[in-house]
Amino acid sequence: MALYEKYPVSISNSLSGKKELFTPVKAPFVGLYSCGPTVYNEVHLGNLRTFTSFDVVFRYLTHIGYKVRYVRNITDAGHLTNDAGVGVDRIEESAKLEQLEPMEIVQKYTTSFHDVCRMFNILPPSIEPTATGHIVEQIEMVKKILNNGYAYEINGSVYFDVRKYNEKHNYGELSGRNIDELLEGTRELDRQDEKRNAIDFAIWKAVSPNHIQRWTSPWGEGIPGWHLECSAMGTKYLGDQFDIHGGGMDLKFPHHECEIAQNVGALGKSPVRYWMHTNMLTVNGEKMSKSKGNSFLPRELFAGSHPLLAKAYSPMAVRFFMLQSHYSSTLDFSNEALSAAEKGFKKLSNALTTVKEMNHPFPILSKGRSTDSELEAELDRMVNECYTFMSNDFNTAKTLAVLFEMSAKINEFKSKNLAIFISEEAFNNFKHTYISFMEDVLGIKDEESHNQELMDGVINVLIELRKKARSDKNFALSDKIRDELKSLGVQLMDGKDGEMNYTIE
RNA sequence: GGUCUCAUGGCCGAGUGGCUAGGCAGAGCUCUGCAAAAGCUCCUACAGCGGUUCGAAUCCGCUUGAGACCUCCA
Repeated sequence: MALYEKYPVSISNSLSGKKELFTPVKAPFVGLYSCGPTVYNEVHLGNLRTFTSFDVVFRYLTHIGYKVRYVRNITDAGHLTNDAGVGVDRIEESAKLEQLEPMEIVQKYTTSFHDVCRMFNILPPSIEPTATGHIVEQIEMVKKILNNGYAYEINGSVYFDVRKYNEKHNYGELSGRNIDELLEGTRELDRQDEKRNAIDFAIWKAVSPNHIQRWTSPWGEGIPGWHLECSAMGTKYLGDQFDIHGGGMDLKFPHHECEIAQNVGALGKSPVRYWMHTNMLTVNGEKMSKSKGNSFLPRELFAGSHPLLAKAYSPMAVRFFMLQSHYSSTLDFSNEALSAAEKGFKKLSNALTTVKEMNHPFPILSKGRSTDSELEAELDRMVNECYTFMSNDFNTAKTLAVLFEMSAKINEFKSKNLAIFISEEAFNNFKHTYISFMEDVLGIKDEESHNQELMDGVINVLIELRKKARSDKNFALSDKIRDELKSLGVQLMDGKDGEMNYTIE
């Protein structure tokens, strides 16, 4: 029996507003799509929270036996800041600002995005398609929507006719909006617009002759509408209807709403069965966003070089910090919270190192001790909880709570010199669950330290000297060695048997 | 203005009607030459006011406060 059958997954579906049992269209295959970045500048920490959340979804579904195809796009083309056509193209704007070709901007920030993902241990998706690589597919989709009568062409642009669409379908089903209210609530009606209704959105947009990024289409030269790429690429790689589509809450409307309309308009089918939306990272209770000036970049975080940051934080501490809350809740950033997370992360990380070196204590068992069935049951309970909590809408917070319990057990086993009376199977199951949930599912890895071997060697020399000093009862010297290493960030720890370990901050 | 969320112990945070989540900080103890690490113990909260229920942090109503979306946004 596959793990996903033993621990069935449930997901909070934004479409229904309820938590639902997850049943893929075609198990064991799962199609997962999440909206990636627009590569016109660097991603900030808030963006990263969403990518981390879906990274864990991808990791967990894979871990329990699903064959997941994870598609996360790169938006590298025509992305106007609004649908009316009076906005600016972000990439074009950056290109002018930095005096680079649009594709240079795209390359630069795609590379930077990948670097950041690597640092945060965010796995590459199965497919990472770009908008510019799928212009043909997007044009085809526009044609279909036009043929089905849900769009109209005017001055070389094509707009989705929301009112027409809503006659037969339900525009607003995802975000809970009412089309009449949307029509009424539209602001700035005074501006002359070529759209029939203010809520219509561009699926193809004619551009002025001085616009650098442009493609030829049946309607003239232009760029695809910004909601269109996800529809086209999701359909291409995952099919007319796939399992999970995710993104930040702020994409729910209009982006995802429009995506549904486009798919239904073109193919007559709602594209996604389970919509997942991650909540925002906040700073002092307010959404982190560039326009508010309260956002910071990953590299500023690692360097501690931002007014909001009291010090530098490591990528894994930040990843752990994010996983301590549920993806659907807002998470408030603060230095206090992050410092606390740093320590918690270290605790789990230490236990991970410890358990990797631990092996089942056969000698004790072979002396005829019977197994401790109570302890075995407790370990088994923890193993089970890791799965049930993750299967319950990817509750990383509860899973971490169990991992802390497990780490306490690991330390206990160590301090008792492995004098635990459990079967080899029970121990290995426990050990492997801890390791795999830490590393494979939550993606928490040991921090890499540079020149590890050299450090090891140098510190070991000092450890030998200190051992000698201690055996000579020269505590003044032994303390001096320890204290001075400590001031450099190296903590020595004496074991019972005279052995010494160390950790580096 | 419309739509919708959220309010939990010193701090961060989980919680989907009944059984003290967890982390950080703090206090005490054990181990240790002294530390560190680790273990054990203590710290039992759910914005306010009503209601439903044998029982509510959890459901309903009102009040107060915070936020999100309605423009680009993860």
